Amino acid sequence: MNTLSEKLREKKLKVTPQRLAIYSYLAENRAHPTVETIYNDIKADFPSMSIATVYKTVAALRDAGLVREFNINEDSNRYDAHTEEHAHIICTKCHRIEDYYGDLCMGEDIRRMELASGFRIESRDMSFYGLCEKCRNK
Amino acid sequence: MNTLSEKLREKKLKVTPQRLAIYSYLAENRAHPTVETIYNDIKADFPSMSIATVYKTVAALRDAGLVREFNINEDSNRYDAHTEEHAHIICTKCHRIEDYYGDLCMGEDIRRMELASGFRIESRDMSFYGLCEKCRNK
DNA sequence: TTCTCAAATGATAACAATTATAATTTAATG
DNA sequence: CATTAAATTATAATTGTTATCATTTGAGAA
Repeated sequence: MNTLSEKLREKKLKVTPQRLAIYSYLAENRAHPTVETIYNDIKADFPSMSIATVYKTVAALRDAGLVREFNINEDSNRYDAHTEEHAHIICTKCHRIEDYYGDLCMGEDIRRMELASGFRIESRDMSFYGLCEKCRNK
Repeated sequence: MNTLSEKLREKKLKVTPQRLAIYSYLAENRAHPTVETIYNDIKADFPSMSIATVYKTVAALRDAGLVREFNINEDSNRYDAHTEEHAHIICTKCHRIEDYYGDLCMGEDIRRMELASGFRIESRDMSFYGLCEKCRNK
C-alpha cells in the first residue's frame, strides 16, 4: 500500500516506474535537488531514462501540487516534495539549504498585509540568506 | 548634484549615459522590471544601446549592492533599485508585484531561527503569492 | 587641455536550462 | 486481451543569459 502511488492516482497521474522513482526520491530527500541532480542520482536504477522525463515529471508533480518548485538565485530550479509550510535558510557560500518549520509571520502579520494591499494571500516563499556555522568558521 | 551618479562613483562604477539611464529608470520604477522591459523602455533614448549592456549593467549594479535581483518563478529575473528591506506580494494571475514595507519576522523570530540553525542571517526574500483585488473580482 | 588606459559598450557567438516535437512504449480501463 | 490516452525517449528548438572581442569612452594624470 504505497502512499506515494496513491497520491499520484488521486491527482490522475499515471503511476510509472520512473515517475514513482522521481517522486519517492524527492520525498526522501531534504537537499532540494535540481533536475540534474535527480537525474544523476536515479539513472543507475533507470539507465534508459531521459532527462526530459525528469523535467516533465517534476512539472507534472508541481502542477498537481505534490512538489514545490523554487529558485534561490541560481541557474537551475530546485524541487521539494515536503509541502508542509516551511522557510528556507540558505548558505551564501556552500549553497546548502536548511529547512525551518518554526512559525513565521502568521496570523496578525498576514492579515495586516492583506488589508493594506487588497490581496488574498495563498502561499509564500520565505528564504533567508546567510552563512552556515561551518562556512563561518573558516 | 545627481545622487545616483554619486552612488555609482562611490562604488567605483563609471558614470556612463547608458548606466545612468538604466539606474535612474530602476530608481523611479516600482514595477520590478525584467531586462527585456528595461531595454524596451530605454531604447527610445539610446537607439544604439545593446541589450548586452542592460545585462551587464544590472549585474554591475547588483554586485555593487545598488539593485536587488530576484525571481518570482518566472523565466526572467526582475530588478529593484529600492534596497530598503521590504516584502513582495505577487498576484498569481496578472503577475503584478506590490511592495510591502511593514515589519515582518523581525528580532525575536530571526534570533530563534539563527539559534536553531546555526546560521547568521544577513538578508531575506519574503514573497507572498495570491490574487490581487482586481483579479479576484472577475 | 590633451594623454593614457582601464573600463564600458555594442554586436554577435556561445552556452545552459528548459520546452517542444514526434515516434514509440506503456499504464489503466473495459 | 484490446484499446486508448498518457508517458517516455531522443533530439531539435527555444530562451534567458554570459562570454568574446573590437571599438569607444570616462576619469584621472600630466
